[in-house]
Amino acid sequence: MNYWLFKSEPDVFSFDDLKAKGQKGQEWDGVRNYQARNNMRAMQIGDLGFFYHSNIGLCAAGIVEVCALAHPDSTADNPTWECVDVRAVRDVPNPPTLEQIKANPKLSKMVLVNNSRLSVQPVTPDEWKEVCRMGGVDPAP
DNA sequence: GCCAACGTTGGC
DNA sequence: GCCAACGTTGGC
Repeated sequence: MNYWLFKSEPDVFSFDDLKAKGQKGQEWDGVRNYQARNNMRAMQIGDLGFFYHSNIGLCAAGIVEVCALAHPDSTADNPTWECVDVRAVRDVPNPPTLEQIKANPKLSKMVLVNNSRLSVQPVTPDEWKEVCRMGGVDPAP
């Protein structure tokens, strides 16, 4: 089981939008960055991730689960671009903000803090537990 | 809206 | 294979 963080601008596609997709979830399309794609290729069914709202909100707004392995991105004209499907599994009662995450010494190594431009990021188990604790959500939904 | 950081492109 | 130019992302 691995942990991840998915970034999205909520005025384009928010955690509520993903919830509206239900159990079937949604293809995480539009990624055109090799590092982000490689992270998605490494994902397994049942892996968990934070749904992070970038630009507006700047917080870990929800918990998602990988529900389909990497496959060609239906919005890409080049099959080199792949993506997984994710579905919403849990709300985060008190979504930790970027400010709070930056202020937490336990999270100083987080990719979100050190490479903010990567749109699909790995999260370590310790970071996962800590952000869940801050958000008031069960780390093992 | 600005700008820093980063990734990609293309000329040499 | 280097590096300058350019485009994009994302926090502020």
